[in-house]
Amino acid sequence: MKTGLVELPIATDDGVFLAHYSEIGLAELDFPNADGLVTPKRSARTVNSKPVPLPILRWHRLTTAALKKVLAGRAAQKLPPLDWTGKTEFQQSVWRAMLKLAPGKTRSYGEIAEVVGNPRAVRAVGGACGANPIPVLVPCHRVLAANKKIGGFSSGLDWKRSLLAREGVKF
DNA sequence: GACAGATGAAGGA
DNA sequence: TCCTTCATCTGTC
Repeated sequence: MKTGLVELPIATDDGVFLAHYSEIGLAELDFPNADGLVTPKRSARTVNSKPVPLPILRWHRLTTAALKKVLAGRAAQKLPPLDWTGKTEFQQSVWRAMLKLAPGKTRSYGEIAEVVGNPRAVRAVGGACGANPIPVLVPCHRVLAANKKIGGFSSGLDWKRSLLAREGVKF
């Protein structure tokens, strides 16, 4: 049983991100748009009027630190628990595989498909990347198409290019 | 059950 | 090279 989400903003040099937490962990991360404002992908119930539970405050500190590290092109040392309830086993496998990618390291959709044990499910990997609710921390930007082509990115290719450039990736 | 998709590989110009 | 076509697999409606 999942209760409402708690939304907490994360101010960075790139704008204000919005983290959504459930009682399980970090459930979603929204990117700022070109104006530095958050553009939520879906509506979430805000309970900011209530006191934020202590565990969520701890997770938020971890999320903030991790996000700033990744935006600086470095590895997120410690992540809060991630809430992937309601997601399929296949999607979770794809995201776990992406979590193992170090900054500056990239894989193709085909290589990720191999890691999850289904080398021909390359298109499905693309679909799972697009369904990733926690971009940046789950580094779907490190997954490129074959031949180092940029591929796609749900939050905008500009973000993908920018994040990869910070990690020193050439494509 | 049909369709779409952030792919990849092969073949032709 | 570049473009087109097709095979493949999964998620969503």
